[in-house]
Amino acid sequence: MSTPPLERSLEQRLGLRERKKLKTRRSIQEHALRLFQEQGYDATTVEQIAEAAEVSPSTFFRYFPTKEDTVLTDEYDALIVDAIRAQPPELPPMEALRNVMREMVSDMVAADRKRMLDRTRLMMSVPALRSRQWDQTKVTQQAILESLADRVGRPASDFELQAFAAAVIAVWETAVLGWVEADGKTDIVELLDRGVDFLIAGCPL
Amino acid sequence: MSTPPLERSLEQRLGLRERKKLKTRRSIQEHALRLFQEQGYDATTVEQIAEAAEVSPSTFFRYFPTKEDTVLTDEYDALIVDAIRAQPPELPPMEALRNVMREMVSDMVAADRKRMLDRTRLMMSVPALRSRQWDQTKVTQQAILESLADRVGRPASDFELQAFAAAVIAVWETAVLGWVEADGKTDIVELLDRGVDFLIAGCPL
DNA sequence: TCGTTTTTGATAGTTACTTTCTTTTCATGG
DNA sequence: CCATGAAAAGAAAGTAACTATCAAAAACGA
Repeated sequence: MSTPPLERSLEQRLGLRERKKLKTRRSIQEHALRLFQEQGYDATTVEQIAEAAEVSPSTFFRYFPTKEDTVLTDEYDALIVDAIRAQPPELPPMEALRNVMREMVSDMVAADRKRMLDRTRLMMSVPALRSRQWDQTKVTQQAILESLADRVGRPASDFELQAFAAAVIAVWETAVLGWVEADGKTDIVELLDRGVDFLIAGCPL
Repeated sequence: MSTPPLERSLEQRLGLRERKKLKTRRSIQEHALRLFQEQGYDATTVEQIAEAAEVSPSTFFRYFPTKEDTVLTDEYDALIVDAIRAQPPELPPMEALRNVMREMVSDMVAADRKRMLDRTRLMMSVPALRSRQWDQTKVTQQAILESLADRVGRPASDFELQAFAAAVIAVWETAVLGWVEADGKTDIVELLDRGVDFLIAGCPL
């Protein structure tokens, strides 16, 4: 009799089909980002990306609905929601959010520092990407708003709650922007902290 | 001898060419907005707009670089900068901004209430427009940042100053959104005031 | 290995924009 | 009032991002 292995790597258990899909997706994305760096976003056509990744243009659009989506990401929203839920309930909302943002940003920078810098710079310099990134940030803001509504027991339609979420996102954006403009040499966690403190203090200038 | 008129209307003194250009521009924009309302933004082609306005597609693109630009506007930034300059210097920055936002929003709503509601709704419901609108808002934020830097004598690179501008814009957006979602039935100036008060109070929840 | 399902590729649109060139329309000095 | 130069409009052809459809190929399950 054969003993099934207790644990197999995620990739293995996925089956050939799924593994190939992941590989194709990664390949397209990597080639896209490389080409964008080398020759610029606008100068790079989807056809070139497809050719570099050795797939047909049709396949490219199966994996990424638009060229922009090879650069953008929305994988963090779910993590943020979880992280907010995981904060001790007695913590005031602003402190809970401070912790969450610290966690997220530390993890992201630790995992992917250079890649994140490059990507953010690209997103900020290409108008089409920048615009869509702002829109994506609003999705994050909405996720935070809803988590917070749960937490404090107010409806998501509450104006002050909405202003809170908007202000926190504003500080987050400002910190990330500052970090990128300093080429990643500033401490982004410290910037975040200063931003939160600034809000708590009533935005004194 | 003939006495030249002391004052002529702006349109008249402009000359036939300029007058026609203004008229063409307005016509294109009006037909575009009407068609968007009637059949939706995506379902309306530039060709249709051009035909409705009785110009060639080439001419359409001479007046509006993109289809999106028929909906978007950037005419307010300069007004905001002026309004900030016009505020008494002894006023704290947040109060100066409060006044400016009040003025702007009252004027805009007074002049164009229904049109503004319709346009904002359109911008928020069409992803491509929404994204570009956020980007435009960032331009406004930058204008505010620079005016404020002047006013308080700090560099525009100052992090707290940036956070201030971002937070004020966040409140502005939140108020406008709330106003539109309530179909213009809420008092937008009151929303703005509540937002500013909320910031001053340190975002208490 | 065979039938089924999933993934891929090829092809032919559509539409937003660009470029270039020609034609029309306005302005102006004589 | 007209001839001449300049500005605006139109016409035509091209590019590139998508979309829809359908046939071929690869993986899966038995």
